[in-house]
Amino acid sequence: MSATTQISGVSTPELVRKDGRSLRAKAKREARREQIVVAAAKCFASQGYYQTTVSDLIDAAGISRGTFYLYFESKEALFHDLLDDFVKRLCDEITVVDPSNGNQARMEIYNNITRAVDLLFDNPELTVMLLNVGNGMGGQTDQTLETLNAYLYDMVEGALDNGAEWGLTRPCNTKIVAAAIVGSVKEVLYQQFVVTGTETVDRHEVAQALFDYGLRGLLPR
Amino acid sequence: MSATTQISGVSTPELVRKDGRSLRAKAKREARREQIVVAAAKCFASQGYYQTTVSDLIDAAGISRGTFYLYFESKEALFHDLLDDFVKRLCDEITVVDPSNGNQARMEIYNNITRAVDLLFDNPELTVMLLNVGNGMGGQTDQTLETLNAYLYDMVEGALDNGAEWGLTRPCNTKIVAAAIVGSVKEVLYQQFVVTGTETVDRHEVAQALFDYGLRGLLPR
Amino acid sequence: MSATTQISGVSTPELVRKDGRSLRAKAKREARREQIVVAAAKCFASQGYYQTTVSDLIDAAGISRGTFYLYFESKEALFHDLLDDFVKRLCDEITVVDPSNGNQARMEIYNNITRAVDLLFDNPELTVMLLNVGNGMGGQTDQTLETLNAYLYDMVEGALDNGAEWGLTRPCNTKIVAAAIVGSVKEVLYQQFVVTGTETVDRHEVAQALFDYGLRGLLPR
Amino acid sequence: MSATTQISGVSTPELVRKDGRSLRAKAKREARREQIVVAAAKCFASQGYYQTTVSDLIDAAGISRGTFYLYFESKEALFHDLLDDFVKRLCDEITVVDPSNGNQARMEIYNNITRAVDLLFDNPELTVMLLNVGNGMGGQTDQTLETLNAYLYDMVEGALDNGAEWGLTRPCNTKIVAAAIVGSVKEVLYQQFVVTGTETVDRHEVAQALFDYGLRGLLPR
DNA sequence: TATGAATGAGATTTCATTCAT
DNA sequence: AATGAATGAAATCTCATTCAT
Repeated sequence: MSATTQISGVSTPELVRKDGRSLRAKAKREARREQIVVAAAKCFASQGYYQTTVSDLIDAAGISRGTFYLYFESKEALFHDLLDDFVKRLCDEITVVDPSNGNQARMEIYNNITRAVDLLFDNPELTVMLLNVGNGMGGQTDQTLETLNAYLYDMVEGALDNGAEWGLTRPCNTKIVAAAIVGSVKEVLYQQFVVTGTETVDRHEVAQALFDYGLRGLLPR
Repeated sequence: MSATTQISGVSTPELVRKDGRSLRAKAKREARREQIVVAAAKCFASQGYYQTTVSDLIDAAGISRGTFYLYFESKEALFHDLLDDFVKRLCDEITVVDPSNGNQARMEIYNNITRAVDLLFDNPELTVMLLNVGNGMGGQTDQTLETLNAYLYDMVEGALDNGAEWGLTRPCNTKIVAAAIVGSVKEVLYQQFVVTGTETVDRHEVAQALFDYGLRGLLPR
Repeated sequence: MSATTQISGVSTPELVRKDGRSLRAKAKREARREQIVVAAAKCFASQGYYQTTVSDLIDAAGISRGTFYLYFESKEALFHDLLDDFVKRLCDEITVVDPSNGNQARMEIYNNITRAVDLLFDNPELTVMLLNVGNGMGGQTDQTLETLNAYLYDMVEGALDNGAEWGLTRPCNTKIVAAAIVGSVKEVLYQQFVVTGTETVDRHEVAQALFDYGLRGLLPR
Repeated sequence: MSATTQISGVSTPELVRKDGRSLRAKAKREARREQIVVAAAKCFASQGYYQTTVSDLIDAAGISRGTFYLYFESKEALFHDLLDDFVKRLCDEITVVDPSNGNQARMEIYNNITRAVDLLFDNPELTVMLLNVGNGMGGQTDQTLETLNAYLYDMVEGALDNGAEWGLTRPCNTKIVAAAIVGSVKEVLYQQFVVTGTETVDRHEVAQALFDYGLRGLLPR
């Protein structure tokens, strides 16, 4: 079995075998975890956290009760893992915008929106989960959401402040307008994913509309 | 009990007594109901639907378990009642805008926003409840929210269509922009009520900022 | 209803009624609790703590699962309550012995043994429970047992010290002999209750034998 | 088993090799078993039977789950093996006392106590296990304990009967006094091992104190 | 022989709802 | 109308044992 991996004459078959084994085991374990995680995202997205029981999760993943607890400490821990990971990935897509050059800044904002929208459209279940989590989940989940919110608001408020300073945007109540911007994005995505159903509208159109509305408002010309 | 204290002889004493009784009983019943409803709103707002137990509700209302079920069919029914009533009142504050006159239309939109914001600021617990309800509550609650959403979107989409037709607003993807508008409002209010805490910002400032951002976007001048 | 209890003209019917009700309710609640406690003692005595499930307890008490948790926080809490109460009653039966008068001291020791043996014979299930609890139950139970042990050893060691000082007993390694005395009592009772079965031997004979063996050992005359 | 394969004195090298292998294998297997058994004794002694999980056992022994069941049929079987073996060794140390010569009898009793105390002090974990097993373990374990108890009581009761007959001890209720003696020993050891911690008191002092108390009781002179 | 992932029966606990008083 | 004890279905979690590799 491990003979094929042996190249030099002097070898430590056991170690090689062990390594091979543990590598394969690790991959298998990761695959199993992914299987659970994917099934769980579907459940949480369609039924919400509280209405999803561990029975639902194990049925969806096709595993036994015991196996579930082999991979996750609790239903809540799984939920948090799912959310935390996704929030991190989302934050990674959104970068600080340099306001010194107006056109470039606009482009960077547009790219931020596009990248975020892409990630969300690529992970509809996680997106729905994220949009549906309310406050009061308790524990670490509240903190994760707080992290995301803080990150988003920091970004947007920073951009607004800089934009006003450089004359790219009009001065405004930064807090409120930041909320308005974040809210636009959330609700538009929510409509797309939860109400209308995934991918009925082109994602580029969504990104463009958000960009336009935020920048130009509703006024003609 | 105190019926024996009624002395005057207009109408047969029994009927009067009964009427008086049932009237007072009705008022008492209504007061009791209100007592429960007010306490429940606080609970639901602070803990969410699922984490609020019937024990929480009766403790907060200062009534017994049995009494609770004398006034409401179930925990869910109470929640739905609360929400349904509030949604109806909210819808009542938002009226169709006549687009034939630009300035008047703008004023009517502003008034719509102001009246809605007033109602929400006057009922912070209900507002939080409303903003926190996710989908998948099942039963009539989903329908109530659907009703509210449909109403809001009808209003906003109608206004956008009309506005574009009369040249008051630029043409745009109505569905998406409607969602953006609704989302702005929701998130701004959410920040006010859930995150920041009630009434740290003047409600007029909120209404004005929403109005400005929606209409003029972020562009200078 | 409460009219029959009204004697004087000025009365507070509601309060009287409430008092009567709550008194009856309290009694009923206490009866229920006792019902559970008695059944539980039987279960724990015959099967031990770990092999007794909550299902066993509610079957034995003839109550529903929910009712059980209405009266006790957990299986462990019930066990602890049972033990703690019994240990307190047992400690109450054993009093300090005055060594100044030899004959009186002997009588007091005998009375201590008799009272303790009486309590134990009157509560065979609790006695078996007590004799069977091992260490490592965790939490408060360990502490309760520690309390009992400390109390017993204090009593016995004190008596030994005083006895030696007043010439009533021979000097000895107090710690070890105290353990020997406590152990005699425990094992004799264990044989009576667990192995032989309750009440095959007269309780007075047990008390007398313990007294004699402890005092005179095995030597003739 | 291997007897059937051995035919002539001079044997085929392969068979010899096989023998060597199986011998080494047997030794290895025995070593493995010992490794598990030693670790298990520590676990059971410190946490008790029910609170020791198979996970604890394999962690302590440094083996895998599967391997555990290669050596023992079940957790209970391991526990029983451990106890049964120890009980047999303990019984072997305690021999019948010849009462015909008073001084010699006393010496033999003292030697019995000393040998038993030695074995127990040399195996503190097993001693603690033994002292902590309650009844109701079910299956063979109850029987093992019953065997030990029967053996001990037979010995002690026999000695008491003989002692009384030959005038070495006073007549007494044999059953009860036997229990008192056994209990003294148990509790003194329990205090040494479980409460105080191993070996704080010299084992000879323990043996001597037990001997003295049993024989002479507490009376002075 | 050795491994450790997988299993599932069963234990504990919760909580919305009912019902006798 | 009001009460709150009682209910039991259903949820979460544990852990001894099996089995494919």
